[in-house]
Amino acid sequence: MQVSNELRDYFPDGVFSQHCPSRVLLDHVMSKWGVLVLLALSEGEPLRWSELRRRAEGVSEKMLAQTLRTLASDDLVERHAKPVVPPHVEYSLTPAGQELAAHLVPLMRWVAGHAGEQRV
Amino acid sequence: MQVSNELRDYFPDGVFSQHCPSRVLLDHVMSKWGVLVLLALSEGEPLRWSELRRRAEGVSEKMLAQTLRTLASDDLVERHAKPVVPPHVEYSLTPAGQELAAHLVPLMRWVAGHAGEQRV
DNA sequence: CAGAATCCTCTAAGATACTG
DNA sequence: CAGTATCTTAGAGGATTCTG
Repeated sequence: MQVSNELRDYFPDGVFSQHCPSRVLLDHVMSKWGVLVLLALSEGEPLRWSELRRRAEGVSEKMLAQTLRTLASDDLVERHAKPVVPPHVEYSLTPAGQELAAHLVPLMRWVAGHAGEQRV
Repeated sequence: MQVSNELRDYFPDGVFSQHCPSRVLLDHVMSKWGVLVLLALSEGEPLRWSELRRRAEGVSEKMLAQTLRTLASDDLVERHAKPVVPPHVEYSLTPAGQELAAHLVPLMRWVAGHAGEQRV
């Protein structure tokens, strides 16, 4: 394979080093609900809070709120609140989020394709 | 972007559904130490236990052991124990693990490249 | 509808010590 | 060297209630 050294080259400090800032972003992106939210939004159309709750099946309100806040502060997700009543809020990917999702989707497809094929 | 529907097509049951087996594999792969171990091994050469501990900086013995067991049972990582004393054990990626790593590396490179650019 | 606030539980994960 | 065993705790995460 020998894909790497590129990795080390790209990030001199080392993604492996304990206090590398990438660890934080990595944890956000790779978190259980973070992945699912990014994936759900990767389809292009903005989604509403309630739609996201249904898509990421099993997520609690608390975790969805937390996940969205985190991803928003990472500039991966954008929040658009229409000033109507009842409230109408939509979430979508930022350009950065779209870049990330472009990597996430094939990965997820691979994972989905291989899930259940081995003893878990 | 509109990358998806492919996702749904590929996995009819939906990767988003709560008890989809992909959730389990996803959690293993996306776990903090899982990613780092897979990444470390993606460089091609097998690594020894102690080398992995150094590479995945901050990992505890317990978590490394657990991570390796999990990844091995998912058929992503292989363990080769040479019957010598003192023990000499090497870990490497399986073919499946290499496929996965091929997706993980560009993702990680993106993450590394974007870490620290926004308020965290 | 889209959350915020609160409480509570459980387990992921770290620290430590021991061993084949 | 390459782990396992045990103990402990922070905090991730769930359930419920409340509100602009």
